[in-house]
Amino acid sequence: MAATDPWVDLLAGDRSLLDRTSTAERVADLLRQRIIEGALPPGTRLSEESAGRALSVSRNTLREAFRLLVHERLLVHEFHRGVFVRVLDADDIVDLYRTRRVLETSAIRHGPRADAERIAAIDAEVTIAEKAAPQERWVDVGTANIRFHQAVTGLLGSPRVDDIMRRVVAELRLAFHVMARPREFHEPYIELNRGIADLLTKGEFTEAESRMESYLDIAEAQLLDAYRQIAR
Amino acid sequence: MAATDPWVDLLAGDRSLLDRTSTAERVADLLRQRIIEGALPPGTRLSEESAGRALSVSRNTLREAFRLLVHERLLVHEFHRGVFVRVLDADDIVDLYRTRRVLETSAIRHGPRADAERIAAIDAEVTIAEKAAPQERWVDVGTANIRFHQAVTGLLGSPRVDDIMRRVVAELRLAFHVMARPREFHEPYIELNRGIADLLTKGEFTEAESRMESYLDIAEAQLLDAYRQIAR
DNA sequence: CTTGCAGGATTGTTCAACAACTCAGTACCG
DNA sequence: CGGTACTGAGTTGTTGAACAATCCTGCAAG
Repeated sequence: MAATDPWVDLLAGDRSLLDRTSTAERVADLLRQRIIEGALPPGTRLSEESAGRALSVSRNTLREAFRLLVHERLLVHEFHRGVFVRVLDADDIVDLYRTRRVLETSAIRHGPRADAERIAAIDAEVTIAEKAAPQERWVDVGTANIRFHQAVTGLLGSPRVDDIMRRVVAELRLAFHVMARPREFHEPYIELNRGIADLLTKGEFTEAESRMESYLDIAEAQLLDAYRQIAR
Repeated sequence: MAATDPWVDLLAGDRSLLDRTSTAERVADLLRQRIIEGALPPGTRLSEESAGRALSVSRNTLREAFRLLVHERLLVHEFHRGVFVRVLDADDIVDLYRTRRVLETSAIRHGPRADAERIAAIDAEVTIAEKAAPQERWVDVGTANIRFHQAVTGLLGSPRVDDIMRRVVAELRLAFHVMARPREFHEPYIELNRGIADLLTKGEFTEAESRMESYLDIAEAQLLDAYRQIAR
């Protein structure tokens, strides 16, 4: 038998599918989902006992899940007080956009060396948003918008950057919930995304980069504005 | 009493000092330390029972600590098999340097808007390395070198980027252990760092950026080379 | 040389207990 | 009335034990 039969690599790829995950991880996945979709709004206290009883898992298992989400900054852990869904302040927004600028402009700058299909993936997300908008499916528009930006950082082809971006985006979703009007928050960006996607397709990376910069400036300002409204 | 007495902010800064940390976190800190200093070499299996007995903590607490380090990629967790100190492969090295390029060149590009003291902090780390080298304190040289790069990304003034960089660096330390000769691995970079630091001080950010690019190319190549030696 | 099957060892998860701590309410005191 | 100290209930922090599920090793059979 040869050391490298063709089917070996094939099966190795399926490895992750069969990797069973621990209860703690599934609990964390579930909580993460609930948090980013807003079912557990920022500030919510998650008591070990009630959450454990609700999900039918032991306190120990739940605590493992909490640790995971605390590490992702979706929860905050206060010693002897419990865990709470994170409440972002204005400084967090500023820092998240700072981080996005680093990741997304670096990715565009790397564009010339990126695979063509990665650029196509960016375009595809804009198209999804463009189709969802006329049907007023603003949640889908928002999701496509986020995936657009993840596709941009995907240009780098770096698993670690993808992971970092995933977390940044999850954290930002905590802030998006303050936006009361989904249409006003999502619709204007479709056009901006279309512009950036077209520029990337045409290979005009420098212009795409400066467009992305202004995109981020605008989005950050709008979000901070909404924050100030609330704090008032 | 005014809402913003001067001492309030002062004490708020000391908050973290008095924040007691959980046993799990302290265990994680300790293990992290041992891992990055090489006392627990990559591939080592950490059994829950022996580790728990050695540290006098319960299995549950230990598992919480393991979760943290798995999340930081310093440990890998194989279901029903246990946790192991991560073994980096060549792809990991490539991706880590890809990530560093993103972070460090972005930081330098942001240099013109950075505080002067942050640039001074970069210079200071080079100076430390320059003093340690003649005394053959290669461990200290290596540490200063790493802190030099952290100071570079510190130009961005972003807590999240700092955090990301901390993890990237910790992960890279796993790879550094394959370098048998500390002198050959650390000494040549002092001069490169000095060059970059001087350029930053003089405000020549464009040149500093391209120097950083080549620094990273060289370091990556040297590390990959050492890896191939081992794999052979 | 491969396959199948114990047996032992380790991890996954739960449960119960107690210590340590927070918080709200209350009594006390000036 | 305002502030302080204290008490008790409730929650979290941590441990230890228990059992199920799984992996690994070694051996026997084909």
